[in-house]
Amino acid sequence: MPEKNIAYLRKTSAQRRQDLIEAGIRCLGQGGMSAFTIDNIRKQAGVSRGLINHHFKTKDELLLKIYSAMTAYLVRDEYTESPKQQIELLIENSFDELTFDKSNLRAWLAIWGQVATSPKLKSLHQNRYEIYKAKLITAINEIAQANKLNVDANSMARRLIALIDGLWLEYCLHSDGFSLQAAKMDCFQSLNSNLGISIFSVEK
Amino acid sequence: MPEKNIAYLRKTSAQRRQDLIEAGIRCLGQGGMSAFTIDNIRKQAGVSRGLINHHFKTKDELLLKIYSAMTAYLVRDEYTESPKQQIELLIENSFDELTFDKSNLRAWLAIWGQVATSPKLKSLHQNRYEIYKAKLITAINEIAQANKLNVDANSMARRLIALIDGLWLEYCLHSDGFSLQAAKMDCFQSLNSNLGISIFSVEK
DNA sequence: TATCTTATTATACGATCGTTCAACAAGATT
DNA sequence: AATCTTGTTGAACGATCGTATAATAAGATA
Repeated sequence: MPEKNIAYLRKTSAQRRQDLIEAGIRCLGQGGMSAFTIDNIRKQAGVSRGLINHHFKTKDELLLKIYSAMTAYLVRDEYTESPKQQIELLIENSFDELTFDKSNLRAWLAIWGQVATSPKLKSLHQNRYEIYKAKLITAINEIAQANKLNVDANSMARRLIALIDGLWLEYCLHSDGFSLQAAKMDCFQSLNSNLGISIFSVEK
Repeated sequence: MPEKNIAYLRKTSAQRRQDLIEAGIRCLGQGGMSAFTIDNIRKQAGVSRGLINHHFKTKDELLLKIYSAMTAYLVRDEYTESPKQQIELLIENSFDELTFDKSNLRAWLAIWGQVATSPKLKSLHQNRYEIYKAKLITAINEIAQANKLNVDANSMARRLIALIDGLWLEYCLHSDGFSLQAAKMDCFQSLNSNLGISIFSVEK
């Protein structure tokens, strides 16, 4: 029974949920999954202990919403004319300043660790991954067809995704001698050599 | 004060430490860092609660020893004649059956998450990574020199490591349509195209 | 103004966390 | 045999975990 209460800022449910999601991402970025604690998140968000369970039934539900928000940002759709531009945009998004950021990548890493463990998160991840990969395969096939090339689009997509995630991981874990621009060029160069033609420009 | 004790199996310190390290890896592989619990590990190893802290001052120390064991296995040295064979061996090791195994990769993923967080683990990781990368750069340079090629060995090493780790990650998180052999070929093919010559055989 | 909904707080609870410690047993040394 | 070292146990401790809940305040509705 609180004897006296100080006036508090009241937000709409949607706003507060957004706050908590962002606070959660910040926690994951700072200390990984072991810092993803009700108490940590509530401090980051500047709210009381019980509020998190009021807006999210359970901590796992918050984590799911966090993952949704992160993937949604990564594959945010924009208008594109050609398959080539679609792929370029996908790579640009993967290495923009907000994404290719140590704290953000640590958050991704922490979540991947949970994906490998939690069934609910895993199925959500599978779903997002398949959409992401399918989009890539379609674009690759269109490029191949237009240039009369015979390529294994599925393998190419797998390689590109692996390269992107691997570069993320490497930057996240040591980041020395690493430029955002170089990482992008690595991807384009890999695509070019897999296609057999220099369709993506690799300017320095 | 235990009223009555049953006879127990007594091992040498070295043997028991090895047991605990393996039990810890199994825990990490099953449930990630959140399953890396004194109670879980002790059950996996079939020993009592207090024994872990007897052999390892703290849980973090055990984790460091686990990481050491894992990296030692990965870059276990064997006799090699040529730089080409060194690289081939490194890739073979990265994708042998014990390494390219879901449970093992989950353990790696869990540890990477901690590397990004814990300073002690991070410095150990940096150290191992630099040795690993330097060895790769040397081999690449030797190959380039022998074939009179002009390549950026540092970037090539970064790309190869990223590709390996990315393939690990992808296999760990979804593993469908993924063959161990295909992953290796991805690496060799990437090396060939980066070098500009088909020195590594990419047989199907 | 009275009523109703709900965002928010603070506390409490049971479970589990990592670590400490006294007791004890196994095996080697004397 | 007696002593000593050390591998091993099980209980206990304080801290922290996620969640539930009663009280309250804010704002909308009547």
